[in-house]
Amino acid sequence: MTGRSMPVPARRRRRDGEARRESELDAALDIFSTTGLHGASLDQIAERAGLSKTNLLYYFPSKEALYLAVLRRVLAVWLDPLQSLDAGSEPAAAFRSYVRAKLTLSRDAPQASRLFCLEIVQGAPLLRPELEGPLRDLVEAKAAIIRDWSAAGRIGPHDPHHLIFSIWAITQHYADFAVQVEAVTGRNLDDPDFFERTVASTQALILAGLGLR
Amino acid sequence: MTGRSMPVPARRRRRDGEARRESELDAALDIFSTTGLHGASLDQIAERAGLSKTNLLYYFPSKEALYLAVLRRVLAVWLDPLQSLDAGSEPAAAFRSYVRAKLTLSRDAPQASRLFCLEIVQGAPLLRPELEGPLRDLVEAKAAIIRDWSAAGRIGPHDPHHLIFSIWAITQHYADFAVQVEAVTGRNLDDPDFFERTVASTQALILAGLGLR
DNA sequence: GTCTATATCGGGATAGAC
DNA sequence: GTCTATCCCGATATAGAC
Repeated sequence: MTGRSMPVPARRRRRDGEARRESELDAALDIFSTTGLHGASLDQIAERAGLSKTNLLYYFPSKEALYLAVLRRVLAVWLDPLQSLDAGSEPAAAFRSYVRAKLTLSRDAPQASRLFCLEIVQGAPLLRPELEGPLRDLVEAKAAIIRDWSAAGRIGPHDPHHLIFSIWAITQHYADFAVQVEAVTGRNLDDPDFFERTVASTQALILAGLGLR
Repeated sequence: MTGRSMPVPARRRRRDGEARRESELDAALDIFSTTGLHGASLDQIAERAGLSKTNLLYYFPSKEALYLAVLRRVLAVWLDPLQSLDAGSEPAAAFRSYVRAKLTLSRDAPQASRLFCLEIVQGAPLLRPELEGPLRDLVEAKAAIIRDWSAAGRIGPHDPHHLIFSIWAITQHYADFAVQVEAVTGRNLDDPDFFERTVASTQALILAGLGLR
């Protein structure tokens, strides 16, 4: 028992623990998003994270718990941009920046988008409560703002739900269906020129649909 | 060895065989589309198809072969509506009917849409050749038509690829993300009223984007 | 063609030493 | 906290009787 075997200060330990946990979640996101929950093995994830399977199960009680932890982290990031649709904004500018923010996420965090997509397509067995609670509430709040803009004549009439779905669908398509986009166009969002064209094209479509410009 | 044990006429046998195969593929589509390739078990599929697992493996050499057979059948149906974008049509009418056809498919064959989505999101390990071949060619042909319409001033300027992607993304969203749509709106495409509103909303968005009406 | 039985294997999870 | 060894179950696939 020497001084060197004594525990390090608590704050340092916690910071290390959080960094470790983050890197494990990153590895799990990598694997889960390309093979799904059932297609992925703990061995793969552990290898990518640089530890043993047993060790991974020391930090997470089960495979499903790990999956769920990844999923929750994804959802938080994924909904964030919608916050920027603010009642005080100019509608055209607000939609333009929302479209850009979502496409930026599709470019920079495509795996998060894909994992979310996989979960929803399979019926959201684990995420359904989050959809019917927080997500629904957030969408309703933003739909109210859009409805107000419409009532005030600042944008043309358009069902807020369908409008939001359309923006989600288009922007996430470039992450979720990236291989198809690449098969057809030979390009993806990592190409700066293609990215800017995609942003401009989507903004134009949405704004035209709202009767703006 | 009585006459009754003799083989039935070949045509009858083949028709029965095709019906049996179809019902097996239907069952497989059901299961694969809700759990993915790895999440599905042959037992589940066999049970839904009304035969034993052993028997199923008598007709299909392996699980993956069954999966691939389902996938190919899906792709054919899925691309079909795009054929209707014909150079001889009136652009506005052509897009309107294409949007309706795609949303009808999302309503009537949501599982096909979801299976296709699952495969693409995971990188299309089995379907990539089809994407880079037939699908790419079909899209290019239709993009040329759209480009001609644009050059002739019959529709506003819009990148054909992005336009097609947007239509795909929006229309398939209502099948692939149905649980999310339901969580937010409490409705789905099986509701006739909701279906018609979705069609109208999507048509309006696309046509506005093209500068039509 | 359909059944029962079984070989075989991958992978999630646990035990226990260190 | 990390390792080795192992248990155990579900699932694909095959063998062989009928």
